[in-house]
Amino acid sequence: MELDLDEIIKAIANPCRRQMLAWLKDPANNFDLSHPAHPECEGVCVGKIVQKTGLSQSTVSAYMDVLQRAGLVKSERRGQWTFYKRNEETIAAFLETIGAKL
Amino acid sequence: MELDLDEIIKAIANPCRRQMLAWLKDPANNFDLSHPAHPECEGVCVGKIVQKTGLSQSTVSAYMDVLQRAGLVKSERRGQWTFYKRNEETIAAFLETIGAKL
DNA sequence: TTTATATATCGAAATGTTTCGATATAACGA
DNA sequence: TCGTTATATCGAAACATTTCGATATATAAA
Repeated sequence: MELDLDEIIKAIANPCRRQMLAWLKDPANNFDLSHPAHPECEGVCVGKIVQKTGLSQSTVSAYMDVLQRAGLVKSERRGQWTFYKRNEETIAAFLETIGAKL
Repeated sequence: MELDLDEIIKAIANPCRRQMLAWLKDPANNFDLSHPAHPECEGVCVGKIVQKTGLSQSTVSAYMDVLQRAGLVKSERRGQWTFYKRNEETIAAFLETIGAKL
C-alpha cells in the first residue's frame, strides 16, 4: 500500500471531488441507478456522476482520474462504461496516517 | 467550535505548512529554543520557524496566518515576538469530521 | 529619540488548479 | 461498415497558490 499523502490531500482539497467520494459511500441513495447497464457492477459510471454533479463530462472524467491516481477510488471498465467505486483500504489508511502525522 | 473543513484542508494541502504543524507537536526537539526571550511562552516564535524551514520570513508569516485562520494554531504576542502553538481542539475535531465525511 | 529587532503586509512572477467546449477514442448496435 | 453512445484527452481562459524581496509597523534598547 503506497500512500502518497500529498497527492491524496490535494485530491480531496477540491470540494467537488470530496463530495463525489462521499456520494460513492451510498450509490443507491445518491445516484439514479434504475436501468443499470451492468447490474453486476457495484460502482457508478461517469455519466451518472455527471448528472448528479452538474459538472461537465470532461471535468468529471478528469476528477475521477485524480481520485484514482490518489488511490481513493478504483475503476472497472465494462463495455463503453467505466464504473468507479471507493477504495476503502486507501481511505482508511489515509485517515490513520493523517491522524498520526498531523 | 466553527470548523471550516475546506479552509482546513487547503491549509494542510501545502507540505511546508503540514510540516510546520507537525514540528509544533514537539517544539523542544524541533526548534532551537535555547535563550528563549519569553520562557513562560510554550509556543514557537516566527523567527525560529524561519530558521528551521529555510523559507523566507514573509512566507512563514503568511503561512502561519493561513494555519491560524483555519484554526489549526493559536498565537500569542509577547513584545515584538509572536508565539505560535498548535490548537489541539480544532485538530482533533477536524480529524473526527474528515473521518466521518470522507 | 534614534536605532535595532521581530513580525506583518505589499506587489509581483512563476506555477498550479478549476473548469469548460471541442475533439479523439473505444465499444456497441443496426 | 456507419452511426450512436460513453469516456478520455486536448487546449485554453480564469482564478488561486507559492514564494520571494522590499517595505511598513510594532516593540524594545541605547
